[in-house]
Amino acid sequence: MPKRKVTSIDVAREAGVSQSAVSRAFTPGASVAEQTRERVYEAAERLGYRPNAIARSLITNRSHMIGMAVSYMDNHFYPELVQGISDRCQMQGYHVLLFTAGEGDRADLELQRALDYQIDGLVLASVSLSSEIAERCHKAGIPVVMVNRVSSAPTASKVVGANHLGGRTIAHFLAAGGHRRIAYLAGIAETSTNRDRERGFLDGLTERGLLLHARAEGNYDAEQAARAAIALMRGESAPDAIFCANDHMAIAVMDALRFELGLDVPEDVSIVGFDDVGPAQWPTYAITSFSQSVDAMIEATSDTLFSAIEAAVGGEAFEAGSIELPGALVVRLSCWLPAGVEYGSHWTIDA
Amino acid sequence: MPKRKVTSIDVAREAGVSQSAVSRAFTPGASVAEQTRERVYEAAERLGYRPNAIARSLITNRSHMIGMAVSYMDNHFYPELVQGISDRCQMQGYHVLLFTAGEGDRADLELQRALDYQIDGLVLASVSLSSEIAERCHKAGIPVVMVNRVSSAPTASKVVGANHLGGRTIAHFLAAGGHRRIAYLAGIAETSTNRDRERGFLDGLTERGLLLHARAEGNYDAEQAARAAIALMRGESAPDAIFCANDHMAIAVMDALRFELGLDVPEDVSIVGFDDVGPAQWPTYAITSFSQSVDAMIEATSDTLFSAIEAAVGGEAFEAGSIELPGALVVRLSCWLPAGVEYGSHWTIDA
DNA sequence: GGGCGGCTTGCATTGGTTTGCAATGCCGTG
DNA sequence: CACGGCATTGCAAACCAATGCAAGCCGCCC
Repeated sequence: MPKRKVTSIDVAREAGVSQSAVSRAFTPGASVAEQTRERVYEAAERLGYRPNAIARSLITNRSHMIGMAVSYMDNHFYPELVQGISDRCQMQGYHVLLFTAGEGDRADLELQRALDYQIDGLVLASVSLSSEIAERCHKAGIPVVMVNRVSSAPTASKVVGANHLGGRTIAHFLAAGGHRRIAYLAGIAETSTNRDRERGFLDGLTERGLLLHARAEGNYDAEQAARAAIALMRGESAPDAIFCANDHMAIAVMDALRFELGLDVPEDVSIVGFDDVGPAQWPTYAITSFSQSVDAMIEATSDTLFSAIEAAVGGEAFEAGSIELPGALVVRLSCWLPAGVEYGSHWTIDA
Repeated sequence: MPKRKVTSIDVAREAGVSQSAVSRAFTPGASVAEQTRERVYEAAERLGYRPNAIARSLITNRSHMIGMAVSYMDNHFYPELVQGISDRCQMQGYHVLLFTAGEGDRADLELQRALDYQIDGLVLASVSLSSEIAERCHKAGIPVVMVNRVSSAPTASKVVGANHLGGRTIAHFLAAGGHRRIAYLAGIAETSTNRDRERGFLDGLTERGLLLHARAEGNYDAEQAARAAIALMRGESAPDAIFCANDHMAIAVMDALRFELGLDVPEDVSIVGFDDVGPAQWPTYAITSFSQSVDAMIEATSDTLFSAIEAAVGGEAFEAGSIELPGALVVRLSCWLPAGVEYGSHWTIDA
């Protein structure tokens, strides 16, 4: 049952050529006569031969594997990202080796494992990078791209949405809509996404002469967000708008307010989210959300990654760049609209 | 910048031992004196050495990578599955190499690539397997587990939900609830999931002395499902219940009926789904759905896979088993309830 | 004191491929 | 006819770690 593997040597024998000829026949751009290549292909077909990618990697020093670490798949944003990156990789002949790392020590351990596999590049989707690992990657010449959530590792490239602008835009939008008691439902405190969105939001409020009315912590978790929002609305002075640091929480919040407190959105309170994920667009929710195009992120991430790999292969040092993608506030029905603004339109501060 | 990689030989030199000693120090269970192991570890630490998984795979014939092919991440069922399988794999020291294959030729091509990587096992999540690939895997001694959607490949193991029973249960449940004009919204016709659910459904209706009132095709696609449902409801004799072949479609249908036709669910029409994915449980939808536990599926799949790999390593032929996981109809508010049945309870035919 | 067994260790080979170098054959040109 | 140039091919040395085998060491017992 456990059949011996067919190797290039077997094919060489079958085709009556040398092993190197077989290798060359399977290497695009190598010097082989068309005729021999065909003979080799036929022999390979007969024997069921396929080149062994592992052996190939060993000698070429390129595994054609991209490590991708992702923390939580619950938030629909990540599956989209994973699929997109994987598709892009496959088009380029790369494949994604997946690391479902939580936070903290285990993540570090897993990332170390990723390096053991001689990956050609590493994508971190909202996974924070310990400086030790960053250093290791850099030393090993492995490009790292952090997407969405970033840390201060100087050797890693970064792709982020317009978090600060998004927060700021939302503040202006809510102010323009007539809200006066505006609350912020925070994500995980130490993440760059939360930090930037919150700062932008506060800056925006200040520009409009408003103060933050209340703040609660949702930690990017549906359950916690729901609890926190309920507490907010039951408090002394309920907010008239809640900006949730991402859609994942915004959805949970809307459900909780509607079904546990019997409130109407936006009549009783406006809800704004961030990310513009699929479910936020469903008519039931119709959440006004700052849209960061997942497609754009996928594209920027893979482009950065591939050009860094290109550079690394060429022996050059790659510049760890930083890309901030544009975004836009998509107006939907989850909040009071400023006069003249319509459902489905994009709203900007200058408008 | 492109630093030369540190190899076991470098470490050996640094620690004053032979290369084999280094290898053994990093191989659990190998014969090394505790003292040498420590010396090796220290030297490795100083040099930043980590064993090269690629080189290791080449000689051990085990890559510790599991290929996982998945078609569409839109349906929330799959991200959950991917994450679960990946977590399980990592616990066992395996890692998931991802293949985002669509249907058809490209999928075949990608699966071929998977084999090139010398994966130790292959998980197909709702990807149909061409008999040619199945044959190749079998010859190469690579265990294949098809999960959720299966095809008739005799050499592949299968893990499925109780699709027939689920369909049948739903038929009985709708009949018990007083529905008389019951429609079926089909998934992709040639899939095993659709086939079994539909057969079970028809069998159940027959047992209750009912005929299928209408049938439409949603192809497991949100947009198509919405269109089809609207057409159904606008038709001559609108159904009083629609069984959607999965929750992904059920959600799209509910949104379309509510927001495009202004209908109430369940007052105007009952909706039942299948899978019991996260969003189906959100109070806005509260879809009555036949629950197949993703966790159970993850567990069954990884257990099957790992024992097959175990067997393959031991040189034994592994039996391609077939597991059908139990499920239960979770009653929620998206349909008329039979007397005495409560929200949140599980309903079975014998009840 | 000799011999035997058990634990460590090093040597050398192995795994499947890529690739630099040299050899071959062929064609055209002077 | 000789020779340069080119395309094709084979040889053999990598790549890095695992492992069978034999050698070395030590301790113990008779």
